[in-house]
Amino acid sequence: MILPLAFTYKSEYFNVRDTLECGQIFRYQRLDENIYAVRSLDKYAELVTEKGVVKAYSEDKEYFRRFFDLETDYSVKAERVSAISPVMRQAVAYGKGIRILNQDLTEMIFSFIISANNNIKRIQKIIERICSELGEDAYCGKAFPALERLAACPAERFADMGAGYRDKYIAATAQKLLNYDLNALLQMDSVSARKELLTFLGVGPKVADCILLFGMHRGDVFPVDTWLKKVYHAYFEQGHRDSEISSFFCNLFGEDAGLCQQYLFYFQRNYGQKLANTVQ
DNA sequence: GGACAGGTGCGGT
DNA sequence: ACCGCACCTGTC
Repeated sequence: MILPLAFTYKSEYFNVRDTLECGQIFRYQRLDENIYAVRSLDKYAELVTEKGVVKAYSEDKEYFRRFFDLETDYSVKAERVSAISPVMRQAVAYGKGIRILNQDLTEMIFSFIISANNNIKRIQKIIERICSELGEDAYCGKAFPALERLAACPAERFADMGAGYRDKYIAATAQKLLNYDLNALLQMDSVSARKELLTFLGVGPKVADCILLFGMHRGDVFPVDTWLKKVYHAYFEQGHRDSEISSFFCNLFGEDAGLCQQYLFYFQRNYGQKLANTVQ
């Protein structure tokens, strides 16, 4: 079966690699230098970048148009953010093609519970196993499992799938969500929704912010992990405790906070490393 | 072998 | 409210 062309889009503000590798999504593969495969729920897309244009192939055109946030003009945001400070200009220049994805809320809740105290490679492996063992058949693989399937699965099996001590968090949160109104959560402002998310087992401040940003498309939050702590201490005004860094950046960046976090994360994780290595 | 990376829960104050 | 430790797995 051949996938139909879903859309084309100029690659200047849609760099597939930047967008997929900046830490917001785990279910993607690089098939070739310029070809990526992406999964979300039971949906599948392949993206090819050639001559300054991204071509997306998928059966789910409308889903992926929204998924990749095509209605938003990132040139405007990138310009606005660049003007804030020299560091921001450099970070935006480095990851100019980053876009914030519109991902599924339930998939994000479990993905980021798994992400806690964990590295990207292992997170991908765990999520892959959960999909392959509990997910329904989907195009070219398996879907992310329905909540009911996750809730019916004993905690120990998540440990067998590589989740380690997070097995209990996954199981407990799946139970909780069985009788939970996620639509009500979507109606709340970010501060209230964050408080609510913090009551889920396995969801702390960082994971809550990731769920808000990637699963609820709330731009006014700023997830702080070890990379962003490094960024804060290296480039920004000092004097805040670690627990205050997120609100410091939220105040600084306002509605662009989440996007700024992605630019800075990607910049620090890649370019920051290279800088450190070449200086020696 | 042993250190380290990576956020959260929990028990202590 | 804040602090320090345990937690699981992979990698160097």
